[in-house]
Amino acid sequence: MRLREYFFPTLREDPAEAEIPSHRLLLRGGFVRQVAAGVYTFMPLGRRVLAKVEAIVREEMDRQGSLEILMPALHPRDLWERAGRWQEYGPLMFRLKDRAGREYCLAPTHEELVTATVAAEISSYRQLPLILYQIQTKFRDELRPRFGLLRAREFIMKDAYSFDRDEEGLKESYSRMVEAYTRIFRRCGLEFRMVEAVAGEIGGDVNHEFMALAEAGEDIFVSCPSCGYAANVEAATTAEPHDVGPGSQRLEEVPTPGVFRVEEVASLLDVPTSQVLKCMLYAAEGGPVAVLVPGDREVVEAKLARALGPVRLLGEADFEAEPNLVPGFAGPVGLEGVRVLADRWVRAGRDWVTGANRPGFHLRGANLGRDFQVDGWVDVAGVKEGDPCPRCSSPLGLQKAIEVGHVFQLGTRYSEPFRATFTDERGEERPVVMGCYGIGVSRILTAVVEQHRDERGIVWPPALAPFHVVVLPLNLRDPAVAAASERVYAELGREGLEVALDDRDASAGVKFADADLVGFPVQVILGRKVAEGRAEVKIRATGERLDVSLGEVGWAVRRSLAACGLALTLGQPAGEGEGALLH
RNA sequence: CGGGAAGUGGCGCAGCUUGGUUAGCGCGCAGCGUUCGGGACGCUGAGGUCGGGGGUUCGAAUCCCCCCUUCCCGACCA
Repeated sequence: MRLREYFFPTLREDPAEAEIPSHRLLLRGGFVRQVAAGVYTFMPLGRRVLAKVEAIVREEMDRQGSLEILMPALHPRDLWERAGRWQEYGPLMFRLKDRAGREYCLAPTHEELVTATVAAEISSYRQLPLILYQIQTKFRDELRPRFGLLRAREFIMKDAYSFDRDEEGLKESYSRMVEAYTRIFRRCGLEFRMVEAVAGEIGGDVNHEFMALAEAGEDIFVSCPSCGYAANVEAATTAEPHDVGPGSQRLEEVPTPGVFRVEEVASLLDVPTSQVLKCMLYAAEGGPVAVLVPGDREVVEAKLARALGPVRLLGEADFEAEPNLVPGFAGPVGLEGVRVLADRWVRAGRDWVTGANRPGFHLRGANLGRDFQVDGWVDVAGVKEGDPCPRCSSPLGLQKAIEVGHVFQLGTRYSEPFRATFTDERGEERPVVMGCYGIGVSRILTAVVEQHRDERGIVWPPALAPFHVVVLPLNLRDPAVAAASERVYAELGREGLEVALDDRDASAGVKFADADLVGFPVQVILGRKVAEGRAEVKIRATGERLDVSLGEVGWAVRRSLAACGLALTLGQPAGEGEGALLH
């Protein structure tokens, strides 16, 4: 591609709206442009990178025997009513009506449609297993779109769905998808971890997230450096805390007017926040529940919901109806008519400071057994850095990450309502056992750029770079340089490389800056030394420069690409196209 | 949804407090010339409903009201 004829409007300055590095660089490099909050156009360069990711995804999905389909984004309401998700999905779903007033949504995911599709066609165990996937646009009216492609409202997703005869088959399909995902993210050059996760509204039991390590990430996972345990904070747990037994302080009431935040209470009474017993009041099935956690931990609602079913934090209206519940000053001592559940970490403390169930007062010296009882123990508190690993008790670490993939074992959550059944060997009708598997294809660009960049711009892994190599004739008025650049451009193209020729009438500085910003893995620099028959081949990632003769450029470029991880057939020139690339 | 910030040529910004000639600056863009190994220089030039609507005023980018959009923080942790 001759860049004079290409379209990649680079920006010299950072766009005002971009906050995180990947968003800034993708905008500056001319890869994407914003259309509205969380809505983006992929410009030619961005589209090329996206196509590379898609190609990798396809290859690896196909390798596992899954089959590509393409489903629509526009879904009728009744499809979503069948598994109850028209309601459940809530405001996250874009909804619209046609001219006749019929209701539709722009699909945020495709469990319903794919299950309905398969239900209509599957009738025998002989047709199973089956894994279908698509790469398609999803719509989610996010609470807060942000950070460019990271949390977009319209985005590209690869979603796959497996259909098996039984649990055992599901596990086999699941492990195939885990294998595919592992290969995909590796080929994309991502540093990532597979972690235990929570299923959310999709449902199902076993599920894992693929987390790309990144400071800009919105997720946090815990991991154990010694045994490999890893889990999203929403699913993570710890080894059983040490039970320190009851303390010896006398129970006394202390006035704390207007002070109810844990930090404020702790500093007023001069105790660590870990000695404040936080009492959160929730509405749950069967009435209000008080949840106790140490003041230096949060209640993780995802964990609470797993223990109790759907919960809702009590609001003002609830407190008006139940005058014995005092927001801000709630505590387990003398709390009547409420189920009291304590997190396991409450065993690790004593002589608690806690609410007195009386506005403006706290208790100090509260001890379990003597002063209050609990109706049950739960695991709902957030994990903290250094907590003991649930498997081996080593100190856990916390890391920020971008969720790039999520795999679920769904079971029959969708196949039952959609009557996706088959007849087994014994002639019995059974529901298919399903799994679903998602990859944020466009989000991968964000994750990759977050991990592969420097102060000058993007450093694409060669497998994703929009072009493998850029040829930079620094002075096109010099006939020798111009001629050499044409020869090198043609030669590299003949070798099957994706090559860009920067034949723009721009200064050397502009060409260097744009080449670094866009992130071509290799640059061929043709300057004064062309007169002596020499060129420079520079590796973007390392800055390493090879001084080579013009005849050696092809060899040096291939060597450089191989050095930064692109598998090529070295040696003999290949034909046109990408045949030379092995991946 | 709550809080904050911001919308002025393609991009980044100033001007607004204290209303008053043709609304500026840098970058980019076009033409010509000189340059040509890290975002070159000179000259000439084009390009703006000042987010939208309403109001105040002799006069509004500037003051008032309503709306829209974008970005950031938070979204109930007692």
